[in-house]
Amino acid sequence: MTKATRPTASASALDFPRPLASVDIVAFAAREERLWVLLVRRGRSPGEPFPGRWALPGGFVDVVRDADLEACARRKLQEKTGVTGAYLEPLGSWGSARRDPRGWSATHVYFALLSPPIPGIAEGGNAEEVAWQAVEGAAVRTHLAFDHDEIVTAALQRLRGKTEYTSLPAHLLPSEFTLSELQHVYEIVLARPLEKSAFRTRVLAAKLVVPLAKYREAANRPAQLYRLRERGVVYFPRTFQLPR
Amino acid sequence: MTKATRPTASASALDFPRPLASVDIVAFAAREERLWVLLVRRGRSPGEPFPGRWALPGGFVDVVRDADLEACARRKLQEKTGVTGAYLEPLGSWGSARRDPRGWSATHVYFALLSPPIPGIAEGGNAEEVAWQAVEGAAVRTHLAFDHDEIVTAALQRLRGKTEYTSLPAHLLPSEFTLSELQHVYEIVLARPLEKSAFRTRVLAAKLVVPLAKYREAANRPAQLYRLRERGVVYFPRTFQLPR
DNA sequence: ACAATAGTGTCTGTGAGACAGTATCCC
DNA sequence: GGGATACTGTCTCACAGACACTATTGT
Repeated sequence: MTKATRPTASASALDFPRPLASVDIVAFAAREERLWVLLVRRGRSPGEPFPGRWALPGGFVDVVRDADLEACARRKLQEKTGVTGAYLEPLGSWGSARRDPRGWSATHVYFALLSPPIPGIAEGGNAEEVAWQAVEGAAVRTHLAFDHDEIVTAALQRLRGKTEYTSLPAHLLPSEFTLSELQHVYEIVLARPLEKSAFRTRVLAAKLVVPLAKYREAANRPAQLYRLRERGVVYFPRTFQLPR
Repeated sequence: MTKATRPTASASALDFPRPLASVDIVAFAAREERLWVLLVRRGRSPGEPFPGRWALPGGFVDVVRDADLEACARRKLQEKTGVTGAYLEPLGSWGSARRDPRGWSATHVYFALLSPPIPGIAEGGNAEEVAWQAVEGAAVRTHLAFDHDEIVTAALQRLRGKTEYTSLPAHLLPSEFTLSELQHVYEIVLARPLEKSAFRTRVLAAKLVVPLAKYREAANRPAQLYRLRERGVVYFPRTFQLPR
């Protein structure tokens, strides 16, 4: 951010209308062979736009409580789900004069991946309705409030895009997982089967994971458990190699 | 954006402090074997933070004049450079209580690629100083105002990252160019040489460009002229192919 | 032994890197 | 012909896809 556009930069140069500033979150979870998005039903109080409609969790930036945008996103997510340690990454911002009937508004959207245990659909006694909705194709079945349909589509596109060449979907799993489980979430996100041998080679070659001294026991051969080697996201090698 | 956090959603639920909202632009150009970033020197009027320091071009959102964030970015860019048709893409947002001494502020940052002819360094008669500064490594030599150093670094990372697998840098060229010229801007952006044969195969295989019925004439064999096939950005093929 | 899933080996095809060779212009 | 740059051909190597094979558990 920079200087005022006003020609006279007086001491009260900041005295002009400001857009509404909010943060919204597209939170994903993988369960039962599907991808789910967290939604919140909007209140019906007078003055509320889109009453009773489903929308992304989020809300206005609180200049007192929120130190920065990410803190604001974490606070909103915690208020809706109780989740605290989720993987969070900025997705982008949507701002225009018309997206909110209450006035010029800009929202900073974050992208969250939740790992099991995933907070249940029927949340506690508070009046607010929170629900997971299954992803179908490039969106969610319900038509959402504001421009949230468009935002969900963008988030899905980002998630699927990065799934092709990063370790992103690993954050949909608990911290310890087998390679089969990892492959499985990749398949859920991409909605297509992957080849086992190629997947394993790739993941191990990229040093995405480190083996633990543990195995997942079942009624078959035990599977090696792994955890992510890096906290964040690891990229698979790409093109344009350095000439030797 | 969604509902107010206030428990009582009265008719004046919007009556609480809002952060400052601005748009900044990281505008790149390629010239003389180098990448350049557009900078603006900050004013010295009382109340202005970082007086006399270099910063990214940008400014507050004008809720009357700007229809949306991108329109705001285009307006700012046009005011500083006169350029109108640049390639523009959202980079991200930076917002916190401390990044601007004037208060809680959030900026929406856009990423611009300018093609020749590039507006000169010594711009018209207005008092504002505008300059192109060469990229060195992962940043610019000058220490910028606000958190703009960090933003420039993020923009460079994005530009270089996408250069590895998209047609992005083509927007640093005029609409008609030869493959050698295209390779050259890739090399400027990545700051490393690329192999000619591999580059050409890749670009042509991805159907990134279409040949024109024209040639660039010089004191040697004329070179085929091309233009981009798509208006936006084309992706080179990546990994995890569909099983047949 | 059998079911079930974990994990490996091998073949093949694709495409990038390397590099030399050929093509076509101006002078 | 010489200089310069455009463009192509060929070899090699890395790696993903395909698919079958082996490994190791519980029942």
